Amino acid sequence: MISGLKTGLKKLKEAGFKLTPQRRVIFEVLESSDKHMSAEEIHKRVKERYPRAGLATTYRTLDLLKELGLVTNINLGEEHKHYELAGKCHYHLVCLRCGDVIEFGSNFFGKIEKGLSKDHGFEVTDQNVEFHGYCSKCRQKGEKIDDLACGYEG
Amino acid sequence: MISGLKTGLKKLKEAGFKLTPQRRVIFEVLESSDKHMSAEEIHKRVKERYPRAGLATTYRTLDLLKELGLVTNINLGEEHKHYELAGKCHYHLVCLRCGDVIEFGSNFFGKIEKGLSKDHGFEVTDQNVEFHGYCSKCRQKGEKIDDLACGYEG
DNA sequence: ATTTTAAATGAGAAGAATTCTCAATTGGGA
DNA sequence: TCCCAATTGAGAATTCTTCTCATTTAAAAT
Repeated sequence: MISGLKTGLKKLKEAGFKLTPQRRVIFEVLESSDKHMSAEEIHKRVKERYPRAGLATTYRTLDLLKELGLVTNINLGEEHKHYELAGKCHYHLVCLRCGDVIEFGSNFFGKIEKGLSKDHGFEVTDQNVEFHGYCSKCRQKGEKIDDLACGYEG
Repeated sequence: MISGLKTGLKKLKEAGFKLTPQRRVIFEVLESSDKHMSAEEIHKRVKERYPRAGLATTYRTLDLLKELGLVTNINLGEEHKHYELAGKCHYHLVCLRCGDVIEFGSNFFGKIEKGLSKDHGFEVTDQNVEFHGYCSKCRQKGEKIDDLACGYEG
């Protein structure tokens, strides 16, 4: 994980931003959940801890945290933007039929990341990997699983 | 690429949907562009070829094509949903500061895909891989590029 | 070719999500 | 403690997406 509470807030401050209670709480909410949440969901939880928090602040803070690389947002399936702490390195299987999202871990990507740094001068802070397709429940019998989209050989 | 015009429309038809001019045109528009577009951009181009097309139809068709696995949507950076033909196997570097998206190719993923089929019974039709971080222009001097988020070894 | 019928469409209203505005508040340096 | 730019809350405004429903149409049946 890229940042615990202390590390994250420290980074905020180092970048010249104020440490407001709202920002603390939003960060805490993100930390306390192990799954991605919509802005609305995050705001709901923020208000439980800090009732006078405004929705706009949640949006503003999420944007700010995203720009600082502390938070990442993904957009799986039909739903709206979801946010989570950056650096969690989740990989998602998104079913196009039922919308189910299966998470899985992988350690294939470190090598690629380092290559990116070299080839493009790009500093990776987070990654979002989605495989779209059909889950076992939704797959129709007779569909060949070998019939994959990309011709890559790996 | 998963589907040329013929293949794609054939799949639509096989699934029991009608082959309307609108759907043809939307498919053509997606085919004729090599980059992902917002629904609004797609609709604009559709109307150039078929002026009385309605926006709702564009949305409906994009959803339909997505469910059929013919179109994929991604959400890079701040902007709204973008669509493109599925199976293009693009990989994106998204700069959190300037929003630039650098595309790159890779052939590391075929192996993973096949593993997914085996382990999860998941049939992959398309993939979206994003690495978030800072591009070479936006990286500040002194930032260590080795300080990557994930501890994976590859 | 004509008929038939459910699917698809266009137009604009409706609904959601996100951003903006601005007066009031506040964190944190001086 | 004082000060001031940064931040906030509230709700308006904007933008994106979906819905409604009367009309049109693809394509199967005749």
